Amino acid sequence: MELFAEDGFEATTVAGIAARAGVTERTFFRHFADKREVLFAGESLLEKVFVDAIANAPAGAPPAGPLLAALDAGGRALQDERGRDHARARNEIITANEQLRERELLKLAKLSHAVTTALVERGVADVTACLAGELVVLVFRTAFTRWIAPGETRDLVELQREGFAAVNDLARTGT
Amino acid sequence: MELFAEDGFEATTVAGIAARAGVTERTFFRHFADKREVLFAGESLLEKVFVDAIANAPAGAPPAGPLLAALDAGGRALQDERGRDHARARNEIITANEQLRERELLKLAKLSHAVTTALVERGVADVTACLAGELVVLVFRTAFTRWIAPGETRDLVELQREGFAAVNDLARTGT
DNA sequence: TCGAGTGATGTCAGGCGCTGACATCACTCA
DNA sequence: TGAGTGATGTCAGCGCCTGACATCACTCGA
Repeated sequence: MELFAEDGFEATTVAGIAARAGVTERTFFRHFADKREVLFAGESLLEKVFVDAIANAPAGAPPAGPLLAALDAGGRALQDERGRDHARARNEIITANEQLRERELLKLAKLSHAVTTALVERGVADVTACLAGELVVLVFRTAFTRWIAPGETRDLVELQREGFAAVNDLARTGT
Repeated sequence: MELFAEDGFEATTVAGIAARAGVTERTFFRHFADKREVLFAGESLLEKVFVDAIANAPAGAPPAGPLLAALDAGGRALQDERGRDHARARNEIITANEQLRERELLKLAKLSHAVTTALVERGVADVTACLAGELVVLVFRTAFTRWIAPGETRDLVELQREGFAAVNDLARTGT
């Protein structure tokens, strides 16, 4: 991330990253599938947090219960893992490069799909689960954007709950 | 597309594509930014159709008017341009390869963004325009998937209208 | 204690994607 | 007719990524 921030993503070579890390270029590719994955390495862990939260949510709760549980768990994990400043720096790198934005979209789509699958395994109907998967990621993404906005001090989890409630209101009024 | 269908996307080289087309590899890269773009070349035209339809939609109509106009125009363009069988073949290639799925997500995100911008230029509020942009692409994507399903014979435009109506109902009942 | 097995790393060669720089050629138009 | 323009070819080269093999540290059971 130091190198990306200095020279930009495209201008920094894998050889450069490997040298900075004190390993060989070949070793780099044994840890990361490709150059972009360096910035998305933790993503599968986040996915696991979402999925586990859904699987472990109490059974009798309202249908939105697992969704909120997943968002809370995921938001907290993201917040505790590296903190807001790290997220800001990472985000700046990603938004500055189209290849990275592309990869981020793929990761979010996978997250959505994972949530959907986890819901289906709880017995939620396919269509509902699919919509809920999209919804969870939408709320997550929106809250994340607000969370890393300059000057923002509120909790990510708090912002997620607010976003989720706003979507609920929207759907209820039905405009 | 012949080569991709035969050997898969990764196994076919740009040199091979260029040779089949009777040009040099260098010439290929003057027409397409990268190897994946061969399959997404018409995408910017489709985007233009959506945007133009929104810009030219009648002024006094209900707020959903421009959205339906964009979907109708886009759906019709896609349908007339190459036809359903071509769409099916193309889709099969794309879904079989992660790099291509990734690129498709980027193109859809750009389409959504273009729709949002077009709506903002008509005076629609930012948040509303953003949601509408996501909505249009959601309906488009869903209808497209149904359109190319095996055995499906209905019009793409028809499927889009049905999907749009379904979303409207969902929002109205507010479950 | 030793030797086999295992996993992480280094080394090397090489294919493929992609680009810059320059040359060529057909075509247009004053 | 000759200058300008745009598309293509040619060539060299960088950077990404992979397969194959060697090395080394570490573990664990005989």
